[in-house]
Amino acid sequence: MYDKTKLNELTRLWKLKKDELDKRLLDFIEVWEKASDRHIFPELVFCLFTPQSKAKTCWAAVQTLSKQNLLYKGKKNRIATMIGHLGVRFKNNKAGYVLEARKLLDKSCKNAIKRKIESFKDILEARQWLVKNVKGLGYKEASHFLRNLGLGENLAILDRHILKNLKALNVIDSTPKSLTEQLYLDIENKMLAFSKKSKIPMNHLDLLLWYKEAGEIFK
DNA sequence: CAATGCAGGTAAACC
DNA sequence: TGGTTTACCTGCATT
Repeated sequence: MYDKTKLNELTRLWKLKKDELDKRLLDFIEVWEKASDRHIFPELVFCLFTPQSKAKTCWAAVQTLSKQNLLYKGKKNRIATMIGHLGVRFKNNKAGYVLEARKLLDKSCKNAIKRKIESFKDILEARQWLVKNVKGLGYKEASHFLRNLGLGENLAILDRHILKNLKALNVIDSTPKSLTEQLYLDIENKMLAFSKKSKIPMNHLDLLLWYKEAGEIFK
């Protein structure tokens, strides 16, 4: 089954960091509680930016766009140039995703994105909808987005670091080169089982494993 | 100094 | 049809 030594190690680290993780997760929940689409949209754009780019760079880019009033109004080329200059990779594709994502903001309906997310019977269906309807969001980033809204209790954010750690813990047999939808869901279920067994909640697990890799807790 | 690794992947093309 | 490969793209740290 699971690697016992590594599990003990992880549990020890968790107990050490538990309060800090809870604090961070409260920040996420606060976003959702207070959320209007004005708060949610920047989080969405952040998740559109992060693939293969540095999280901090991406958040700085979102804030810059916001300050310069480009988040909702900027033209594609302007956004691409800006985020590229700030160090976000695949600037042209990602600028395109921002323009596409704006269409989710329905001006005739207040908080259209929030309402949409709330309209599903569970979070998995909400994620499914995001993956199918938001260009640039796959399972990984859709989960990341929902977690950053405080809705990630039952979601796995399967990036290379998490996968590497799941392999080391023997939660999965091998680290896949790429994730199909089915494989993502399979591994997510294995991680859920591990979370239950280890008694470390899913949202804590993600932050904890990430902390282990990066040495700090960001988003 | 050149080469390599790394950054919280995804869409689209390919066979 | 579905699994696999490739384009997207670049600055900065490390070897």
